[in-house]
Formats: sequence, C-alpha cells, structure tokens
Amino acid sequence: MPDSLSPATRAITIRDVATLAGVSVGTASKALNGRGKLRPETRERVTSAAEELGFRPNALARGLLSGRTFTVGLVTSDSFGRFSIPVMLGAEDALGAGQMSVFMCDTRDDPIRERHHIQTLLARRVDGLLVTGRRTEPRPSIGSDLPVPVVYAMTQSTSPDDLSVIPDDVGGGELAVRHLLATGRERIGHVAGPYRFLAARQRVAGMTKVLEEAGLPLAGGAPLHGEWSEEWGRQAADILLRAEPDTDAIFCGNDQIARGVAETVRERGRRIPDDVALIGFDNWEAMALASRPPLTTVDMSLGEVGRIAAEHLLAAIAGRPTSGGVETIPCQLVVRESTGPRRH
Amino acid sequence: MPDSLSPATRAITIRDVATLAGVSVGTASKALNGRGKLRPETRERVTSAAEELGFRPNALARGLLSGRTFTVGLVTSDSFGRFSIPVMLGAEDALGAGQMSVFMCDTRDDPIRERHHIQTLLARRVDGLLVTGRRTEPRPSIGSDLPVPVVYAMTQSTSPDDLSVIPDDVGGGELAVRHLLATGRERIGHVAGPYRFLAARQRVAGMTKVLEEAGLPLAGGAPLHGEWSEEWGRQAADILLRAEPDTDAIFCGNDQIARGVAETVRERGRRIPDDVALIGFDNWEAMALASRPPLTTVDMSLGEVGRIAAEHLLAAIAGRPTSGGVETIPCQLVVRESTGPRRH
DNA sequence: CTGAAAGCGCTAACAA
DNA sequence: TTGTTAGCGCTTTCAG
Repeated sequence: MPDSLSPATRAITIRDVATLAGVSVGTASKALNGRGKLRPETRERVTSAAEELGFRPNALARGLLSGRTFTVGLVTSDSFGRFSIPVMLGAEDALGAGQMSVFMCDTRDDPIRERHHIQTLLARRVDGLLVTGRRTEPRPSIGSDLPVPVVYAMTQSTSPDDLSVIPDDVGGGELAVRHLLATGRERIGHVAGPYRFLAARQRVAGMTKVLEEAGLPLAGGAPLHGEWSEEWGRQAADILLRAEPDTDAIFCGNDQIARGVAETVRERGRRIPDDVALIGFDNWEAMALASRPPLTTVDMSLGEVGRIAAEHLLAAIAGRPTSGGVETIPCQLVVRESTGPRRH
Repeated sequence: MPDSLSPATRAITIRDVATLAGVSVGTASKALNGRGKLRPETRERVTSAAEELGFRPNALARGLLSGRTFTVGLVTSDSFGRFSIPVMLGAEDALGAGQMSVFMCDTRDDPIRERHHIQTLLARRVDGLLVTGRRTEPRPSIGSDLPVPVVYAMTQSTSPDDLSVIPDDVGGGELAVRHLLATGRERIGHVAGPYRFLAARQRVAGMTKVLEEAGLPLAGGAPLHGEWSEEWGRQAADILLRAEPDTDAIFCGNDQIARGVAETVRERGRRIPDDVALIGFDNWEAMALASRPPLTTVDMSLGEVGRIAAEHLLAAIAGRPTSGGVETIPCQLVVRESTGPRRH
C-alpha cells in the first residue's frame, strides 16, 4: 500500500538532498553547514537541492550528536499568571535571539508535578532551566546537582548557590515616595498588601527609608496592611482619612488597592491629585488606566526580569556561569494624572 | 584530567545500566520497557540498576528512532494574553495527560515570525501544532501540506479543511439575554464592543435572536458600538439612559464596559440590580468581582476551548483526525449580584 | 531467555 | 575537493 496522500509523507532527510544534488551525505552536510572545503558550485547545487525539497535538518539527530538541543525548560508555578507572563515574554525574547526554543511547564504549585516536569525536561536534554513564580518569596531549590544550569526569575531560591533575578521592591517603594516628595507632599500614608508577602514588606521598607531621610512621619503612624484588592483600598482609605484628615498623598501597595482608594477619596469629596495624590504599584494597565484619574504607578520591569534571567542562563549554557545570589532589577516610575502638585 | 565536580558529568545511558546489571543493552531496553520475554529476576536487576543510577532514557534518541517525539508546538499571536492563557492552560492539561511536552512560541502578530517558529517546530519534529489567538476572526491557514496535524483554538482558519475551536459568542449573547428576561426585564439595552470584532457582532446576533423570539424591542433601537473599555461603558450608559430613561437592563459586550456602565448608572442614582440589571461578558474576575455590585457575566469557558482543541489534536496524532470545520464551545452564565428581580 | 547487530538522521574524522 | 565510516542513545529484529 502506498504512503497515502498528504500529512503522512516521510520528512525530507539530508540523504534526499544529497541524492538530488548528486553528492554524498557527508558532502551535503558540509555544504549546508558551511564547513570544510568545497567547490562553490557543489555547495550551490546542494543548497538549491535543499531549498527545492524544503529540507529542514532533524533537530533530534543534531541534538543527539552534539549534546546541545537549543531548548530550555521554563517551569512556572504561577499558572501563566499576571506576573509570570511578562517575565516569560522577556525571557522568550532573549532566548529567541539565541535560537532557543522553550518548553513551558506549569506546576500548579504542586511539588510533585514540579519534580515530574523537571525529570521530563532533563530527559529531553534541555540545555538549561528557568524557574519562575508569582511571588518573590524564597522557595526551595529545584536541586543542586542538576546536569544543566538553572536560573530563578520572579522568585528566589533559598540556596545561595542558585542565581535568582527579582524586581527591586525596596527600590520601587523608594521611587514612589521620592516622587510624592518631589511634588511637594508631606503627609504621606501607605495602604499596603498583606504582611505575609515579602513584596509588601519590602515596599514598606523602601518607603520608610525615604521618609526617614526626609525627616517626615508616616501619616497614620503605620502602614495599613490588607488584601491586594480594591475592596481593601476602599476600606483603608476610609480608615486613613478618618485618622489623618490632612493626608495629602497615599502610596498604595498595588494598582487595585490604589483604585479602591481613589474611589473612596473621590466619594469623600477630595480631588485627585489636587488634594490627595495617589500612587499605585504594578502598572497593570487595565486597572491603572481605567482608574479616575489614571494612576501614576511603579512598573516592576518584569520583561527585564525575564530577559536578564534568560541572558544569565544563556551565558551559563555557554560556559560562563554567573555566581549564585540575588540580582534585583530596578523598577520604573510611570507618571500619570493621579500625582502632581497640590492645588488649594 | 578527571571529569570535574557536578554539573558537567555525562548523563547516564542505558549502556551504564546494562553494565551495572550485567546484561546487554538490548536486554536492558526490553527490561525497562516491559517488552519481550525475560526472567523476572533479570528484569528486576535491570530495574534496580536503572533506579540506582537515576537513569532517564534520552528522549532525543527515542524520538529519532520512533518518529514520535511526544511534543507539540503551541503558536500564539496573543503574546500570552488574557484570552490565550486560559486556552493554553486547558490545552496543557489535556496534553499533559497524554505525556506531551509543549513548545511555546509567541509570534507577536508577525507572519514572518510565525513562519519561522513553525519551521523550527517542524525541524524539532513536533507531533502536532496548536495555533491560538486573541480574536475569533478567521485568519490565514498556517499551511495545508504540513507533515503534522494542526488545530486552531480561540481563532479560526479561513480554510474549511482546518479544524478550529472557538467559543460560542452567539450562544453567549443568547444566554445573557435569556437570563435578563427570566428575571423579568423587558427594556433591555446593549452596549457592545467595536463593530469590527466578530465577537462583538456575534454577541449582538445572539441577543437579537432572543429579543425577537420574545417579541421585545431593543432599548435604544440599536446596539451602541464602542471600545472594549470602561470609559466607553460610562459614555454609552449616559447615552442610553438619556435616550431610554426606563431601561431596566443592560447587556454589556464585556466586563470592562459593564464596569463603566455600572459607575454611570450608580452616579445617575439608579440602583443595581433593583432598577437596572447589568450583565457583562468574559468573567474577568479582577473586573467582575471588583465592580459594585459584583457582575453577573458570561464565561467563555476558555479552558474548555483549549482542552477540546488539544484533545482533537491528540486524536489526530493518534491517527483519528477530526474533519475540518469550526467547533463552538458553549459559554456559561455566572450569576452574581448585578442581576436579579426588579424591586420598586 | 539473552546477546549481537542494524539503523533512526546527522556530523566529524579520516581516506581517497 | 569529495566519499566513506563511525557513532550519538535507543529499540528492534534476528540469532544463539
């Protein structure tokens, strides 16, 4: 029975190309890879034969031979969520430039699944692994004796031997408050995310540092910790404005909180930013732009986090490993209409 | 010089296992794969040798030999966006169950990049391709003579020979309006997304069908088309309520529009849902839950879309292809507080 | 029941 | 300059 119609036709091999060009496979290989000494005309014959047949070398065979597959595994515990996606895009960018393909695996926060995925990826002989997460909290290392380099992005390993790349939340907090100070605010409050989040605590730390340098107290005395939600923003704004009616700026733990705060501030008849300036965190555009007014916010440069992590991984794969430790990527201030000078 | 410390040590091969077990590689292979007839004791010796060495068969070698790699390529033009992600998760679910690993590629909407990614994936000998998008609009086929099966998810191919799986937007529109009718509404308006989106037009079609069946006119006479934004929702609600002050329900093209509509409705002193019921589309939880009140909405079951598409792909890979055409996946109504009976 | 050998598609030595 | 050969790690005949 003949190999029927279309989708089952055998793939083109270099032997087909060699035959069509009237040379041996070895010669064809050299011609296609620009190796060795060949008569230009021969090279040309092979090239066009390959072109004509639509030849694409079998990556499996190459990988088997060379020990390099030009693939990396991207293991995420964030179910491709809001934070890991920009990280992945940045990583894909850097890896794509290096001709690497990416295996994506979602662990659903399950250590068993994680181990299984890593085993599978190693069996596929990936050249390296990128581990991403949703939170910057330290997590257990995926292993210290793996046969390929590993870089953590948007999450950090508890092991100091591993390399982790995360956003600089402390710096982000500093950036936010410096901006508020620069626009003349002096009674600044802070509505934070849950205390159990490292990111929330670090943003507080950055803020505190800048306020202390400026010799200013925090409006309300202490940061208000709650959920990362608009609802919490609404509640907290109520609490804060009741306790400190002359608050003239509020730094919010994320954009959702900021949006909730904005609603309450407006409902209480204060103008933004004329009476109260507002700054968020994350630069989640769907939130920040739809808020009234659009939010000034801190962007964590997640694409950069992914890109840098991927570049470290590529370097390690190329035999130039970065030593272990945590690398933080600076945040960027994105100024919109919710901050500006006071107007009475 | 000895093979130094950890990360560069050669991977374990089946030959190592065979040697340790004191058998030939052929025997080891049979033992590990449960093939042929072996003395149980031999099988056991091999198994534990493999265990001891932490042997993982080289997937490249297997793929080279068998012609099956147990990988698929997932090509997205949505930059891992809000719509393609749930689709991918659903797909990964189905594929993972089939022991398939997934190569992720983002085309950034660039046909050149797309072709390049597909070539690369084919060179890697993926067993199949999944193409996803952000819009349900027909798009050019990625090719009719590819050596592997292809399924489109959350986007459709212009070619009737290709299989596409998309959400049933018409049905979603019907679902929404039927729910409004069931809660006793009779003056229903519609704030839609941009007319250039197929999804927007299909939701209108579903709505129209149900209203006609019920013999009711559309409040405002025609759907109001605009951007998929809160801002448009605010504007459109103003227009609609001015033109038809006794509107008692508004079906919105998506959750962002609904949220904008909600704000305006409240600002104009109407209660939701007592005076005006509101229903959104997408079930984007960050939006739908933060809206006041939380939005009843239509969920497109994107996870299902991805899962079903992946299952068709697996079936095709297994030699049982589904014939070409478009398969639509039903939407689900998610009832929250923005709809309910009228109360005067 | 087990071992030896061939071969998947490719590249790199070595011969011619 | 080109062809031949060996071998990457594995599975699968086919002998023993």
